[in-house]
Amino acid sequence: MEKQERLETKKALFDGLYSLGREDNDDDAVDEGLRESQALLSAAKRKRSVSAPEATEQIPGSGEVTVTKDTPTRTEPPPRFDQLRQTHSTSNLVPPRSTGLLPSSAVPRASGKRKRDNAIQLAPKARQVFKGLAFYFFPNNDVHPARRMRITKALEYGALWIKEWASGVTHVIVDRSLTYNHVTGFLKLAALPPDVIVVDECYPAECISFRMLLDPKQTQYQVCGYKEVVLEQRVPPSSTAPSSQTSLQLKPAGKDVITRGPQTSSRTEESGRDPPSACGSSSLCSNPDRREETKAMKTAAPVYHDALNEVIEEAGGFRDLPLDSDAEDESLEPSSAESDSESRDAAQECESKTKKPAGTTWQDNFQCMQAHDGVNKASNPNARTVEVLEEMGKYYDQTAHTWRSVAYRKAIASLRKQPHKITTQEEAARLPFVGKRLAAKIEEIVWTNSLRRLDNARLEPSDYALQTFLNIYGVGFSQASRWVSQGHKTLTDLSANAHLTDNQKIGIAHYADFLARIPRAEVEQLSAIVQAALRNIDPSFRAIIMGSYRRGAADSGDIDLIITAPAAPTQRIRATVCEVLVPALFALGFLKATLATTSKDTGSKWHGACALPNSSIWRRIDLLLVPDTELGAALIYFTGNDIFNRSIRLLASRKGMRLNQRGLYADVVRGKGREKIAQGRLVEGSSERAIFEALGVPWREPEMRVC
DNA sequence: TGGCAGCGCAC
DNA sequence: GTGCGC
DNA sequence: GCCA
Repeated sequence: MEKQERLETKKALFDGLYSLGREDNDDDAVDEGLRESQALLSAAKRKRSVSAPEATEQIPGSGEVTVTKDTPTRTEPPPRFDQLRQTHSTSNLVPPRSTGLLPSSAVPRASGKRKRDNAIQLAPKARQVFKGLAFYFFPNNDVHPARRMRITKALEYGALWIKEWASGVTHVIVDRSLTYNHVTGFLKLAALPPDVIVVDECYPAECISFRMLLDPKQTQYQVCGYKEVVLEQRVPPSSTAPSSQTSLQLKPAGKDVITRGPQTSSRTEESGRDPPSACGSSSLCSNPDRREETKAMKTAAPVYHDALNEVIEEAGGFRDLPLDSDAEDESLEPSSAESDSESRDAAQECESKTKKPAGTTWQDNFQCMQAHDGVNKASNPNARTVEVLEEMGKYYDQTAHTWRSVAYRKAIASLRKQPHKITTQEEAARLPFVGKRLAAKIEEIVWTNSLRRLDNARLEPSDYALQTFLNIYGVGFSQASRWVSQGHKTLTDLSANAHLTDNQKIGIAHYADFLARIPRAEVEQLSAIVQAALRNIDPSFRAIIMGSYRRGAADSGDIDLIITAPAAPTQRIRATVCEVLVPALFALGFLKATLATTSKDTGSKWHGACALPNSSIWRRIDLLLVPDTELGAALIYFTGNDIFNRSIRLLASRKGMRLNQRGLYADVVRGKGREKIAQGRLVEGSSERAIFEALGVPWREPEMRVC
């Protein structure tokens, strides 16, 4: 079944090569554009005291400091921002095109010692979707890392950041945790001018991702309380001084406003789409207290504190570690997070690291311990990020950076579980298995919708041959690179000139077949054939479909079948399978080739290829011979997924036990390193559930083992 | 800085 | 023993 | 790649 993952990997890379290359082929232009427009704006650091007032920043009116001073009142209409520009341009807005120094407060602060955002790098002109627009953020400061990022990106993509309320503002970007009323209340306005577009915090990122101005009216960008007020306000004309005189149609002048629809083009749409759950949808505002909602989720998310973990704590008696730190810290959210990104930056970095395990016990950090909702696929706010990271991981998988690839997969698993879209390094780095480097990549992906490095890597021509070869069954990195260095370039080339093992010959002959996915229905058909043959031979035998099929996948890379029979020793199962079943299936024409088969009396597998009666497509099929005493362990092993298995085995190992496809063993003696000295005694092998229990892992259905 | 699971088959 | 797949 |  792991085979499936590998094939998935191989396949995705294979056909990803071209489609993605095509899609992003303007990247060179981008690079140039970047170079051209290197208007580097240095950002001076603001001084702050540790107990800075912005700790109370989030609710304006209840302590907000930075922007209040000159808040215009209704009687005194605000100046137009272009006037401002002339008069005291340095104090109110941020002209991203300026090449000079900006006022210290004008540019998002550099976060600590990190070298990156010390400067704002303008995006290439073609991508400046916000050019000519004037953004007023709410709250209108860059204290919160996520908001700081939004502001920085908005500037990079052409927007002006209006620091103090003025009439030229085109867009008000409101934090998700706040409502329209907060804005009007803070600005002391009855309503915002009708030509000002009010959107929630997700809007800018999406526009950048899609490289166009999206329709701000879409529900996912609605700010709580906005729509209602506006409608209401249109009818009774009256008051609101500012709006009447500021009717500058500064609207998205001449820009296409596009409603994002499913009909648009390719993969970017499908995958890049933010499900409503990510930002909007709650904009119906049925819940007046969105703030609480957000807060609660924030608390829950990075901590991975779920019901399952509670159970483990109680059952396992590992309560010695109090849940202190995270409870405290997180409950102060978001204020604590906003309080001091500067002075405490260094400290925070360490802290966030040490904090990461987030209470509970050491074992809770194993992926196999963590809940998974099973229905995570498309409806994940981080779907696009995950997709890109997967590509990266796959790339590394083939480049001999095995462990890096593993690290990617762990991080991806982590990211998948987030209920919110992760948009900044800081947020990302807080997740388990996401370190600094991956965090930076995540941030880049979110804002650019891809990873430059990946695009570059793909275009390496020498890679193409390597990747082609790696997709051959029986060929790994070692052989593939040897062939590449010998100058081989194509499969034909190999067939003619390279020395190939038997399996590799089959792998080449059925290159495309083995890369193709097998629809779930076909997995069932293929299995049915085996099962029927088995019934003819011995009705007591069973064939259980394993792998991603058992996890509920819609398609699989290969077919894994456990062959078992009550009270039958491996010996007998092997005899039946190898001497009767397999020959019978060959005779049927169902089986096509043998790739690996048990030789000694210890063996327990048969690997080969098969095909449906009227199909020419060969499928990889594995028969796993399992006595019922080992069935539980085998079920776990062959159900996976990969990460789940690694994780649960590692957990066993840390508990002084050992889990393999045969069973769970205790009292394993290990020498230096983790060298195994004594086998240990069998704790459990026949029951899947019993093994979970023995390890203190809450039961999870196969579909829930997608880490 | 080393560990990251561990096994069986093909060569 | 190494490479490869699971 | 991340983590201890």
